[in-house]
Amino acid sequence: MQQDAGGSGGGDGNSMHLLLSILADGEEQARRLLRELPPADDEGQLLGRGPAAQCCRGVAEQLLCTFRKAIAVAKAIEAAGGDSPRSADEGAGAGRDAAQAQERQGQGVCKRRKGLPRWTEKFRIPDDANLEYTPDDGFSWRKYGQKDILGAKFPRGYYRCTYRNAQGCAATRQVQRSDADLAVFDVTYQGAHTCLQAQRRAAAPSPPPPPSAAHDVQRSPPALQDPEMQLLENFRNGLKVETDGLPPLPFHGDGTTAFSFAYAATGAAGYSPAGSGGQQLLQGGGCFVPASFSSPAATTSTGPGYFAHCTRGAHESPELAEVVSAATASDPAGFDYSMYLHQHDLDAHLPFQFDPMFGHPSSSHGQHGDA
DNA sequence: CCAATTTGACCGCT
DNA sequence: AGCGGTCAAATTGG
Repeated sequence: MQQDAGGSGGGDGNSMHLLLSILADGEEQARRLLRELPPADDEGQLLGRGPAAQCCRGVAEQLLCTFRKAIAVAKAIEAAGGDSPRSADEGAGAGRDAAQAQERQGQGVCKRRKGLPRWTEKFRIPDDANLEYTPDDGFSWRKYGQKDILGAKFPRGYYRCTYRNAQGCAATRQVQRSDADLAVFDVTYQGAHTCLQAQRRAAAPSPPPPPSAAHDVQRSPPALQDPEMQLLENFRNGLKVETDGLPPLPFHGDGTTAFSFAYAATGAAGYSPAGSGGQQLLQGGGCFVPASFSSPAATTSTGPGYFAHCTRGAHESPELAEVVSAATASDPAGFDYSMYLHQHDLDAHLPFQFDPMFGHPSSSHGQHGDA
C-alpha cells in the first residue's frame, strides 16, 4: 500500500534494475540446471548416478546459491544508495526524526514511531475461516486500538507485542482487511521483536502446536521481523555456506523455497521484481514463499546480542556498509542459511504449508501460545 | 483478580 | 483541519 515499488532510489536505478534482471536470469538458469539433474534422496545421495552427477548437482546448487546472494547484495546496494520506498515513508524524516525524537523524549510521549523499520505483508486466510478471523503470525500481540480508516471498508486494528512493558519489545503491527478480497489482510509490521518470545521461537526445537491453529495463515512466523536485518543475516550466512562445501539443499525440484532468500530483502529494500509494491502475498497454493520464511525461525545461537543488533537503527539505512561489514564479520552463530530451508526444519517449526507445490502440507501450528 | 479487549479522546503529522 | 496512531479508562472474560 504505502510502499511503492516504483522507488528506484538513486540515479542509477536503471542499471541496478538491469543488473538485477541479469542476475535473476542467471539464477533461473541455475535452477533449470538443477531441475535437469537427477534428484537426491533424503540422505542427500544422488539416486542412481555416479560421482560425476553428484558433482554437477553440487556445482549447480552452488551456482544457484551464488546468484541468490548476488541478487540480495544488489538489492541491498540499491536500498542503500537511494531512498528506499520505505524511507519515503518513515525515513523521510530519518534525520529530522532522530532529532525530534530526542526532543520529544525530553518533554513527553512520542506517539508516532516513525523511526522503526516498517514493512507490509499480505495474509490470505482460508476461505472457510470465519469473519472474525485475524491473521496469526505466531507472535503474541495485544490489541491497543482500532480505527476506521478513510476509504477503507474495514477498520484497522492496532496491535503491539504482549511483552512490550515486561520486556520492552517495541514491535507493533497493524491489521487491515483488504477491501477487494475479504480473505486477504494487509499486515503492517513496525519494529523487530526484541522480546523473549522471539528468542524462544528462534531457539525452540519444536514449538508446541497450539489448538487454535485449525485455520492458520499460510506463512511462517518471523522470528526476526526486521527484513533488512534478515537480509544481512541471510547474506552473512550465505557467505558462510560458500565455504562449507555442498550443504544438502532442500529444493524440491524448482527451488522455489529457497528463492525467498533473495526476495526476503525486497520487502525491506523496497525493490519488488514482480511489482508487488514491496509486499509479499502470503497465500496457500502459491509458490511464493514469504520473506519471513528466510528468517532464522528455527535457528539457534541467536541470543540477546543478536536481537540487539537487529533492532538498532535499521532506518538509518547504512545497508551497504552493514552488508559489507556483516560479510566480513565472523559469524558467531556459524549458521548455514541453507539450513533454514531444510525440510526437516521447516516441517518442525513452520506453521505454514511451505511446499504447496509438492503436496506435503506440514501440520499448521501458527500460534505459539506461550506466556 | 488479572489480563485482554473495546472505545472515545488525545496528539502529532501532513 | 483532517487523518492516522496511541493512550487510557471502562468493560469483558477466564
